[in-house]
Amino acid sequence: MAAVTVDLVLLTIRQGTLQVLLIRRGIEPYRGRWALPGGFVHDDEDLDAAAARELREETGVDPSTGHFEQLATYGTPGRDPRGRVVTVAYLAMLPDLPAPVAGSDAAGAEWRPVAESAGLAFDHDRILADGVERARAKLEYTPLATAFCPPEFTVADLRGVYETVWRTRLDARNFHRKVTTAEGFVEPTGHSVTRDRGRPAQLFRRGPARLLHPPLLRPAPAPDRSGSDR
Amino acid sequence: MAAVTVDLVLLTIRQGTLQVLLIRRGIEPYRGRWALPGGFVHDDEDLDAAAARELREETGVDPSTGHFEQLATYGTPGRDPRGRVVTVAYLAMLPDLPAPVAGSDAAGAEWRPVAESAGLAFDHDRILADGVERARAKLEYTPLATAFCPPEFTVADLRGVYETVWRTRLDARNFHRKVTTAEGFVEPTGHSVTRDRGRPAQLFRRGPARLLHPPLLRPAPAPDRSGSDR
DNA sequence: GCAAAAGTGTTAGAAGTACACCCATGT
DNA sequence: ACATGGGTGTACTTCTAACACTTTTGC
Repeated sequence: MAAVTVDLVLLTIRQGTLQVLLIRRGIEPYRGRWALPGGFVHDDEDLDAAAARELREETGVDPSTGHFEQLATYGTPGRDPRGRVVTVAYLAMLPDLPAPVAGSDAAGAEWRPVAESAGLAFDHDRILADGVERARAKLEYTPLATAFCPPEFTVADLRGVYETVWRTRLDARNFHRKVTTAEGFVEPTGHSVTRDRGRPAQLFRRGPARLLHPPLLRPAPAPDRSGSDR
Repeated sequence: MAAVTVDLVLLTIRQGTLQVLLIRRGIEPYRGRWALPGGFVHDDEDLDAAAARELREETGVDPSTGHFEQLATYGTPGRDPRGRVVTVAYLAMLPDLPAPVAGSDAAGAEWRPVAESAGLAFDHDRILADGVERARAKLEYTPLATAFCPPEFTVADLRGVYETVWRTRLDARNFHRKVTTAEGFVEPTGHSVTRDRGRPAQLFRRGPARLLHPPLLRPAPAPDRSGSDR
């Protein structure tokens, strides 16, 4: 027997950086440290439902707003000093929420840059790293980058998602062609916006495709020998 | 609180078909039905360790023989009529074991074709389907097809893995080129074998690469109104 | 006008596809 | 000799990478 919890890796892009929602712990263990939001799975509750409930409680958003999927499960004995706790981690990719974290019981919840998030409670560093790596990989062969965007977005917005998550620069012109010609990736809304300076950009919404064929490969990592799959 | 178990999706290729190791249940619930092997996680045991232990118990093989990874976790209330059971499923891709399932307490264990495995106990149909889909996807962008092969294998053996798992035909000549030129996928051993008729084939072993860059994409699924493109 | 961002055209090279053809073996 | 599977060569197409160039805005 073990306690079962769900932990959430909620990713978004704010101010040009990849950010994760963290909670500052008010109680022991790890009091005062940052941790991923999460909580116990109720007695008669499905795992997905528990994760979706936590998401609503922490951010006030519905899981359908962005993308939401099970990430992995962590149950090493001793990962929680209070006893045997198995946690099922979920990954969400969300747009930058216009409303502040609303109606949440997460008084201490805050979006924090992933790059500055080392030192989390429990084994949350590892869970966060796994979540970020999953998100990076999924941008390659799915159109999920749109999950980080509001309902209407420009090609430049979408490119910004790739550049931020992958920490790369992409050629704006080739990217534009790739995205607009890949069937089902994005659909023009007919509207356009001017941002700052420059020619107005067309607005797009998500298309129906769930896979990118062919994928949009990130630059090959340095000659690879140590795997990072799971 | 919930009981935590591990369930195994052990895949291999025998007689030209994708097969999965199943157990015939001797007790209620689902008595007499086929099920995935699995068991309880011990009190002071890591999830991965529990899965590896089950693998050894069921097949006598070490996890390092093939490929072994966490698949997903299933915890819908009512999935086990005896009470709340959360199961962490693992996926293994194994070579056709030359020795019969040895030293196992799995008297009723049997390799069965995946295609004829509908009607499993609990939610194991779904877990099996998820495992097969994961294996299919991983063949695209990792060199894990070699996990289905013995330590030394021919290019034709490897092609057989892809054809069996994907249920496609691949062009033998282009496949040969792709595999032998992809860096780190396979390494020649210097040996060769004659199988049946025809010119002897070179033998290869696994290379060090963990990822295929660029991937080996399976033929795009048929034009499917609801999903992918192309 | 000038800077800046959006978007199109063009070209060279890399990779995928199709298939002709030669190689080495068992029968 | 000939069937069979192993392996190479080659033309053709598609995708990617690099970058010149035009369009449309704010200042």
